Amino acid sequence: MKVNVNDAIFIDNFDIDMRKIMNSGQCFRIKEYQPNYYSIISGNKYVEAFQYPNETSIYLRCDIDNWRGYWQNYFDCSDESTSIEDIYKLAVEYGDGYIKRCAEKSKGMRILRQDKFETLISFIISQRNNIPKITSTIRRLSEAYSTPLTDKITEKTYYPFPSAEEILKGKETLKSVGLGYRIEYIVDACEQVLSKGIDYFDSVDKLKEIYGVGDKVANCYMLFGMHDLQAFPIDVHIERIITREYGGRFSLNDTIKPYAGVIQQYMFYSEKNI
DNA sequence: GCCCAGGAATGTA
DNA sequence: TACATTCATGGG
Repeated sequence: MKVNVNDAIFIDNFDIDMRKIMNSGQCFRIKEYQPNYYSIISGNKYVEAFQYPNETSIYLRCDIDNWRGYWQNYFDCSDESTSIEDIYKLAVEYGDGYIKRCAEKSKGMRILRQDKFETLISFIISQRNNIPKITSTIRRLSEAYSTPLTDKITEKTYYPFPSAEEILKGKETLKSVGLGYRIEYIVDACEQVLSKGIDYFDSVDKLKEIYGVGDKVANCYMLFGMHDLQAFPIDVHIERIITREYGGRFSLNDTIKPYAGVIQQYMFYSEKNI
């Protein structure tokens, strides 16, 4: 189960591949800072992980309280719902040939339960953008607008994702972050989150009340922020797959339809990683 | 200089 | 509903 190894927790009863998750496009603040060593910033939290190649287990440098209080949920390792291990088997068994291949290539992928506000802003930034630039823009935004913290275990200083208040407080200088035309989208998102509360935004329709949030960003939020596994974000890559593999018409059978979002991640990861 | 990037808003018919 | 245009920025 979970064993303390010095200052790390050993997590070995879940199927998890840090490198695939890092390269899955669902998150933008996981970094492999040296081979097999990963730093992870999520919201205002920081943790480091180690994973031997070709292992399904990881070492996570945090205490049991931080595991139970945050990272267990972040990695979706609480067993209160259908597990990704079960969904993986369903995809391989009940998916068509293409989905089966995507799933097998993506074994170890998990749908993270990410900080909601960070997810919202990150995917607003993602529109008509590329992943390296999304990553650097989020880093610049964090460095300019949040107060740095120091992780107790690793003693590393990091910049949390800024709050809506922090962003609005300095909105005049947002131009220097390189957000481009998305500045007004982000300002509106911050203002609406402050006035309505982040938990107001629990559906695609409510999310689309935010200026600059459409179907794709809303579905990313539902999948990666709300962990709504039936959300199915359609971007240019998924669109290309639907055209190429399915002749323009795509649907899932009733067995795996509730987990369309997981299938989407399998497809997206496979498409972008050979 | 040109082209593209995990889209969305706006205008037109 | 369907389609075209435009939007700011940085990297190749």
